[in-house]
Amino acid sequence: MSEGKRSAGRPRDAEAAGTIKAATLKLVRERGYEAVSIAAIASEAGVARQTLYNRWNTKADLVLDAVFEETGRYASAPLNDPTQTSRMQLERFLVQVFEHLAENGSTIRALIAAAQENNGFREIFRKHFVNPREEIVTDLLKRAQERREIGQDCNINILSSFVHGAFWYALLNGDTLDKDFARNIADEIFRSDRKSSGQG
Amino acid sequence: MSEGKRSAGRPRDAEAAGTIKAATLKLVRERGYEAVSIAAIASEAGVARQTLYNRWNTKADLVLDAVFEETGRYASAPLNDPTQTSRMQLERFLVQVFEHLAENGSTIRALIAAAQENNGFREIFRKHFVNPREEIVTDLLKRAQERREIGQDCNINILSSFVHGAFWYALLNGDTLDKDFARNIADEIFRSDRKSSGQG
DNA sequence: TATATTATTAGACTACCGTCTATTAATCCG
DNA sequence: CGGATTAATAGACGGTAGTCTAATAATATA
Repeated sequence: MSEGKRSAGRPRDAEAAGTIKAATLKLVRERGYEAVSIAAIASEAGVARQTLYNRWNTKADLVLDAVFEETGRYASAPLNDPTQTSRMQLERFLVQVFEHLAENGSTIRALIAAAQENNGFREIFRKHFVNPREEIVTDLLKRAQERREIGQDCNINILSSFVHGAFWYALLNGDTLDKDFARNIADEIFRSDRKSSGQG
Repeated sequence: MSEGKRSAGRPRDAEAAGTIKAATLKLVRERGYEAVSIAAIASEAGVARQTLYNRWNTKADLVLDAVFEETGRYASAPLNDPTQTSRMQLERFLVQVFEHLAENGSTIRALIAAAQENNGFREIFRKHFVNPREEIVTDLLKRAQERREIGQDCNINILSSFVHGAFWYALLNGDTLDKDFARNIADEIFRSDRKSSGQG
């Protein structure tokens, strides 16, 4: 269903999307989300503003597409390493996420803000950004449960929302997200006593 | 230092602040944060726009002041009830917060968004909204630790960020915040095994 | 009373978002 | 080739936030 027949009419400029995303990436990295206007991106890309709106609904949709195209890629591969304890896998995942955030944290904050102001974008953001990352942690916790590293009666979804919530909360409140924080989260999730109970 | 000497110049209209906050409260409740403009508030209050900006820096500051004047009041009193388990106190606190959120959740979400787009407001919001609420949970957990309801070696700050993070995360992602969620959070924080370890 | 000082008001101003329109360009199909 | 159709472009448009200015009003002080 991706290309199909190009029924009729002038076709879209095949290069425009790439050019626009490159311009977006460049400007957002240089100046930050808030300081970049749609007009500036269009100008940098050498297209009319409408060409942008033909492809993305809002600035937030465009930036999500341009800056986080690699969604889910950065964390999936190195994580499922059965030779490591789940606690260590979680800590390493969080360190990785926090390093990513040091570069893109302000953009992510802006997108979270945009998601609050725009219902359409909230769903897009959730589907393309939030859910994939949540799944990584949920899967990790499920494996941990299978390996008896946490109790069978633990509520995986709640623990997952503890993990994600903790760093959203820190991110949005301007706290520092460092290795200590990653270790403390992993410690508290995988307390030695957490694996002691029931068999589910 | 509150009134001091009114050195010179025309004094501020003593009633204006109240009138403006009342108008803000009314319109935000009726239409929601995004749909209310500063111009509409000024018009409703019967003052010029500048009179608003003489008192608050941004729409977010005004709304925080108007809608959440009672910050910290709604939850502090009934919470410290030593006849209840700490787990129960936490669950009741969360239920109370979630009920409050059912009414004001969308405004809070808008303010969290505004805090991402405005550094000045982020600090105000943190000081007047986030920190007082965080302290309630931190205090509750400290008392729980004194009463040996959780382990002496638990990291109170991390547990507190689990609790707050969990509902921020749910709130910002449009999840439902119900009694089950409150119970599940309290259950997972106060797992029976969490109190089993070290003496700090 | 006269002066300095501050508040209020109306309205101009810049900058932005997202929509819309009219014109021109590129393609398909008969 | 000649319509039909869709894209790209330039620019107008309405709505909003927050700043700024000029005129007027209210107060303290000399």
